[in-house]
Amino acid sequence: MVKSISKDKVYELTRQIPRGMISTYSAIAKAAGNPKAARAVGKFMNVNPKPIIIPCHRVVKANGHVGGFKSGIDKKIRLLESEGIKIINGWIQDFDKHLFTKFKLE
DNA sequence: GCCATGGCTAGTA
DNA sequence: GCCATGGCTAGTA
Repeated sequence: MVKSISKDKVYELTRQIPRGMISTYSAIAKAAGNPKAARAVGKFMNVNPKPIIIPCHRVVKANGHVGGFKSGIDKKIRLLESEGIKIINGWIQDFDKHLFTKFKLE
């Protein structure tokens, strides 16, 4: 039996990512208590109950690619660009510079 | 049995 | 671009 992660915690962590920054599915999985649960995090993003409050568009793949988005990748890219993130061919530019990892655990 | 991942490999320029 | 993995979830018994 492996430690499973809480959906609420995943949303709580995602909410901490500030405008102009991004984080990754695996970073959130790790902060939520299971570093290997990246795919589960993606699934939670897919059923995000509060798209405005919870900025799931700021969550991308660990290799710097944008990853998926419920209402279309283009929309995710536009949202990120409107927040100052540069994206070329689906790849986040200056990935390290925008990467947010300082999640607060309560 | 699915998948909004991740990481490794092959194959081109 | 492929496949192994982890964690859901729908749908049957």
